[in-house]
Amino acid sequence: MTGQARRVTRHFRNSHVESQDLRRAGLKVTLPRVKILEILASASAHHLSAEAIYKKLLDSNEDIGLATVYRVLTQFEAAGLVSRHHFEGGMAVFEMNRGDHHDHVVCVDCGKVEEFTDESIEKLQSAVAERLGFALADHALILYAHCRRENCPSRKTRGA
Amino acid sequence: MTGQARRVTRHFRNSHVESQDLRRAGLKVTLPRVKILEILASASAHHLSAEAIYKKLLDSNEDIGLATVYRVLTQFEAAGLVSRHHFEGGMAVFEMNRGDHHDHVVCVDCGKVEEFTDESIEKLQSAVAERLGFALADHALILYAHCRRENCPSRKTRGA
DNA sequence: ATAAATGCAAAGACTTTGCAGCGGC
DNA sequence: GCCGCTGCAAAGTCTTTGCATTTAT
Repeated sequence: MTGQARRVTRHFRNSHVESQDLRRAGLKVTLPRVKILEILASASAHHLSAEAIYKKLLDSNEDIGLATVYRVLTQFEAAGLVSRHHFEGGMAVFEMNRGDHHDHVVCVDCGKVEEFTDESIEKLQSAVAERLGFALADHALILYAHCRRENCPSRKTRGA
Repeated sequence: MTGQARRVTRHFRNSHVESQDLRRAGLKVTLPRVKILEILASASAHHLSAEAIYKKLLDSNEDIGLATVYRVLTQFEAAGLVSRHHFEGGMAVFEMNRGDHHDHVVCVDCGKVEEFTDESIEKLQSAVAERLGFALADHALILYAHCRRENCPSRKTRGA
């Protein structure tokens, strides 16, 4: 409730960058949109569900409804700002579009997602599509695997 | 509407084979299960949604509920008889497990799905996983493309 | 000031579950 | 005849939509 305008400068700069993204997308610069964009841009986990974003907003004491989160994410997707993935499981997750293409490895034990790119695989995909008489438009490659790491044990059912 | 019991022999043989599949899976051989298995085994499109299977059952004048379709499909999945995919779009589709692994090309214009395999890609996937410190368990590769064919035009929004 | 964006709650799409009756073994 | 399976309908998730109010420009 206090601390209204501290560190105005930095806050302003961040907002400014994101505001431009929104303007470019033809979207009015509103608090919910800026906040959601910030969350997506700074999330440690690159992939967030609508619910997860909603919770983060609540944590920040933002009074933004879940419906708005979905609406905004859909708009962002249409604007090309974010991508929506379904992986296996029915629940959609969203991630910022940073221009760089990449595929995903999902740990079947802890659900952690990592990203990667492999030029050779990319090329082979185009080749396969050609061979089958298709013109490749896009693709989704998800590797399901066990990540053998300390910070990613099977005990943790769902890491945040 | 006519032609009730023609080619009994073949029909019998098919049923028999499928019954064994069910028994092996530890499932009682019931009409709904056999019917659903038949539909999955003989579908021209390899991938069917629960709804699609349900409609086919209705077409065959079988009085089987949608709930049962879902239940049976879930059991089949648990038994390893079928696989469930989500592709992009949230609606699950099911396909028979024929032992052979393959990946998918989905036409973004008409939704038609084709299958393929590519040894080189498979190998590269394992290599990538290794490199990242993962033990590859499974994967999903979906190519989204435009199929330039007469029988697959963009006009048909949803082919059955 | 005005048109667009939001919040709430209600509806929607897909899937699962509870319970009484039917059916395979 | 027994236990499991089915159908129906109701409940559950995740997501979208309608409408009055709020907000950015």
